[in-house]
Amino acid sequence: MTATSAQRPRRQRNPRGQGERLRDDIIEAASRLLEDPAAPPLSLRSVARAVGVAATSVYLHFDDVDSLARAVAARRFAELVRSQDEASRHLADPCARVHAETLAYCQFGLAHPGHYQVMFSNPIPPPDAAWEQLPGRPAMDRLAGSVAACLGCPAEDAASTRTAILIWQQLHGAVSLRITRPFFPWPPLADTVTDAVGRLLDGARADQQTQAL
Amino acid sequence: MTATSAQRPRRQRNPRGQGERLRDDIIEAASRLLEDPAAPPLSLRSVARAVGVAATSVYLHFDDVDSLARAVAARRFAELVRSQDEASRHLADPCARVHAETLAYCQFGLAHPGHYQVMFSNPIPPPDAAWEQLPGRPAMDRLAGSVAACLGCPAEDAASTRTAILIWQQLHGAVSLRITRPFFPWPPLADTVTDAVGRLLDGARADQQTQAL
DNA sequence: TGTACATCAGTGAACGCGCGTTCACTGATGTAC
DNA sequence: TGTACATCAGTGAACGCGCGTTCACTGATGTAC
Repeated sequence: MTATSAQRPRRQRNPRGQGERLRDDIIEAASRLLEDPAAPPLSLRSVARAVGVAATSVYLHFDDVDSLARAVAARRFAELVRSQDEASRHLADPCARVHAETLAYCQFGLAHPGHYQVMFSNPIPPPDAAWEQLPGRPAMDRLAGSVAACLGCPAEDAASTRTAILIWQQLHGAVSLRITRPFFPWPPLADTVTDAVGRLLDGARADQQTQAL
Repeated sequence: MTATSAQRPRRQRNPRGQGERLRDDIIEAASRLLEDPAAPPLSLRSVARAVGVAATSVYLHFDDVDSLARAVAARRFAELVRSQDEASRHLADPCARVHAETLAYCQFGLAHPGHYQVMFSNPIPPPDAAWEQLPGRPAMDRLAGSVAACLGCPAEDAASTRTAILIWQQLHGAVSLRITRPFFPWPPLADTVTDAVGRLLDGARADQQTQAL
């Protein structure tokens, strides 16, 4: 036996031209570290350790820990949209789609509470970013489109966008309160979502009838 | 002139029997440091510096930084309840009271975004705490009572409690999304709150009618 | 076919900093006798 | 009225730790000539 020189699992160097694979590994390692909502704040060194790489190697792909967190958030937002697609793919009725997608949203958030917090935590948007370029925008647009279809409005309709915002607020509140108040006697998730979304859609329909008179 | 020995603003020692006043000063200093939602995480040393006291003195009143944060949250929850009281004190109609109180909730949250985040951040509940002893419980009970009055239900009514939960989720989502997504083109706050709360209450009324048949 | 050079994909030691935590100490003010 | 002692409300130096960041370096693989 030689001396115990193999202290930590050492990653082996990528072949030439494959340097970008480390970037991927770093994002996935950071993602794993952020899974636990009570985890200590992400650090460059902790993620480097998790990847099995020198601390300085993280700099080859990320300026700082915030831009890494942003990359994690972007990836998880894409996953959220995919899981919403999957939940409603087989449904034809546009309002049934809204219900399926909103439930999928909440289930995703509660299945990945740490990631959900990163997706909606504060320093994520760089100070000069407009909303348009933020991760999460596609998810919001998607919700707005589904709501418009359910209400029979054009996609950019102001009233249906407003309802989509109310629904988004509802979903976000439901998810983040359940994450941070796990001891509260919450009613079953699916019931609450169906009920709340139903009431918010009904309100929009009532407004439509009033307008039509 | 003597040497510049007065480096930092030095607090003067409390008189005998008044030691608890330091506890108060620490909470208020921590509160000030937490006002900014983008502030770095609270540390014992930073709060000691802000008070003008040795780092070790914080230990005289708090076990660690989390229990200090919990004390800040408790104080701000009390303030939130007071501001809701004030908003509805002059109103007789129970549903007008719900609208005034929910708006006051959101205005409080947006006026104190850093504190709002502390009030609803994760490590606040000690692991063994039941919901009953948590700060924020009185605020929720208060909302449930107002909603019950508006719907003409007894205070512990299941349907009105459920509606109160939906409203709480809505308010929390509205506040925390506006804090973390300041660039989104949000509609005016008061409109949104009135609209959303109105729709959620209408849904409860519709359920009541269905039940009554 | 050789060989000098460039590039890629990282490494490893070192730095200064702020942090939580420990420990023994201080100095003013009460209180018992 | 004195004085020894206890208590209160803190202080200050020291520690070891993990962190972000810098800097020069390494060693394998490709490429020009």
